[in-house]
Amino acid sequence: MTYTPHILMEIFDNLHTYFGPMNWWPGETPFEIVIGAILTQNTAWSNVEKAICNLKKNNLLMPETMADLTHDELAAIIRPSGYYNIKTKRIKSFLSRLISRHNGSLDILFSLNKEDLRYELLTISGIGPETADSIMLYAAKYPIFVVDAYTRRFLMRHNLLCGDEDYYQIQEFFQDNLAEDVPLYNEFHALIVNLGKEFCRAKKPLCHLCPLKDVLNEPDPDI
DNA sequence: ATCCCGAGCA
DNA sequence: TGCTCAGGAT
Repeated sequence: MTYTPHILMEIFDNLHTYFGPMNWWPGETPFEIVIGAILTQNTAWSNVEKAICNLKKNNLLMPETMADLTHDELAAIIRPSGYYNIKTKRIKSFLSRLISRHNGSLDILFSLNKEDLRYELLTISGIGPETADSIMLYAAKYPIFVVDAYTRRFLMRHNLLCGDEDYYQIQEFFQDNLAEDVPLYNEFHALIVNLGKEFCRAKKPLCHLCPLKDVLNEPDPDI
């Protein structure tokens, strides 16, 4: 796939100008971000907030404390986030890995290098590519670009994908064409999510009103 | 391809 | 009432 130089930065600048700073996970603790990353899988953030609020009210945002809860106790507390039985298992599988192999310390877990941390996260049941990368970017502060369904959809519509690229090819597209910049990756992913919700929607997208309507990639001449 | 699930919104 | 949502496992 060919594309015009710096098109990603043009896209970013347009989105940032239109939406302003997204402020995702500002000033939250790394542990809260990890739990939030699991809770928000295929779930509206407003529902995750309720679950996080419950955890805070009960002073449960600590690895050992949360790990001591029974399945049913934890499930009841995170219930507003939906998928509560599955997410309880996922949180528990993360906690048991953190406690058994990293002394219950996120600082120790996050002291792994990029590749080792990614592998460590991906081998936890319930943490897939997007959740692993969200944790790496937003909690561990590694320059890792987070790819999701919104990202794929808007790249498709702007002729920046063929359609058969996998998660890591899309991630490399961003990382190879942008500076390694944690705040940039943080903001860019958040802006793409907003774009996907408000304009680049699955059904009846609002292309005529889109902040990216003038940023279009040329069709690939090789085909 | 199907299941997991509550909350908000048209 | 029906649909979607900061996905992943089976």
